[in-house]
Amino acid sequence: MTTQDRKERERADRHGRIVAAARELAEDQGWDAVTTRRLADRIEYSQPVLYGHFPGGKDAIVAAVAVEGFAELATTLRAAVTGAGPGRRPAVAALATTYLDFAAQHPATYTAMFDLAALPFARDDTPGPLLEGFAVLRDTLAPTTTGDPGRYAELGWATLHGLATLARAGRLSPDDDGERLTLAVDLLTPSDGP
Amino acid sequence: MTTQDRKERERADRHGRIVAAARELAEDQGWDAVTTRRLADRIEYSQPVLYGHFPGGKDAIVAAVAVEGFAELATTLRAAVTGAGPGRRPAVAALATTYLDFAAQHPATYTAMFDLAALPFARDDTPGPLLEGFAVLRDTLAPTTTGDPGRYAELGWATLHGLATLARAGRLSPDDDGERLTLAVDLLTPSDGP
DNA sequence: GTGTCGACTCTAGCAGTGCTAGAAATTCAA
DNA sequence: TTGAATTTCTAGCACTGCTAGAGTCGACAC
Repeated sequence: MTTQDRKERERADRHGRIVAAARELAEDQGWDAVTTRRLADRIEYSQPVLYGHFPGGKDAIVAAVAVEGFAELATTLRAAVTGAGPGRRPAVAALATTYLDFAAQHPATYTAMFDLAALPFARDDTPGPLLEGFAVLRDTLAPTTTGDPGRYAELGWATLHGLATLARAGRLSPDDDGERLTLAVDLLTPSDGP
Repeated sequence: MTTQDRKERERADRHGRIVAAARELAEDQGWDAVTTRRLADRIEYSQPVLYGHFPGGKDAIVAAVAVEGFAELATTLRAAVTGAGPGRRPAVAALATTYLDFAAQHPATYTAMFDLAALPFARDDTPGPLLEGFAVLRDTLAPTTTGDPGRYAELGWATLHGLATLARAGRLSPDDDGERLTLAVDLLTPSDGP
């Protein structure tokens, strides 16, 4: 146990607290309310300390929130699909339900993941949680008997993403969620359909 | 022809030039580059003049760009569907192609329409172009033999919106556009499918 | 042509924002 | 304890959206 160890531990702790503060503040009051000064106040340091942890500035903090969101989403999706009943349709239904629930329960995090953070995608430097999340989508959505699994996963993802974002913006009729989800699952599992 | 007439004409002209300047600047350099000072420079007035036209400030300017975008989208979609071959599938294919083309050709306008502007939706004060656009979606996407047309339109819309936004963010594989679109149309027209 | 008044535009300034430089404070090892 | 290294802070910059009130302009009456 050296002084250096403690310092690194404290530094990592503070790093995590910045990300957590950003995420909480965004979920509570929206991303417009997340300013470097408010974050600094929340962790009880002065504002320039943030840049020691995130040299990219505020954008880097938002990206960290997004990566954290992707990690949680991947874990949650994997658990849901694993716990679904046998066969493809229950897995797709569980995936869709869980995805939309995640977006609805964490609107600001979802916004960071898809609208605010400039994260590399499908590249060598793509963060692991993004790869993991897409892998769950591909494994679950791709039919075993037809075409390109990646393409199928992309289309399924687009459908879920579209549903999540339009619902968040209040642009879908609110009383129809269950039936619309059922219809979506029907369309995404045509060989198992009604 | 009175002095008042000319003034109203000039005022309307300036109103339109503000919206056009915002839209051009956003498409050229992104919405972060659209500031009230830059807009004012572009129309050759001082900055507070903007507030005489748009008392809501910058947000109201963005909303005006969005409403303009919805009007164009509705017109373009209606023309595409009207010009499609007979039957549902060609109409859905034309709709999908046109929708995604619009989003790809006008990324900043599309962002204003769906991410930035707080426009009322499905309410008495919903601007006409939004209603018109959704009507084209519903008329085209709703099958004539099954369930709730509104629900079907919403799901189709979500699919297209998801494809548009994920493509814009570079999150779909770029070489697969045509085949992914074909797959999307297949899924949205199951009774006409391949 | 001159003067007045109302409408319109402008300058100036405010609070707030992200970020940086260098001073000040703290920590740590000898 | 001292001095050096590290860390945190204060102060300030350019920029942003917005507002108040001064300044300018145009229209109209005389």
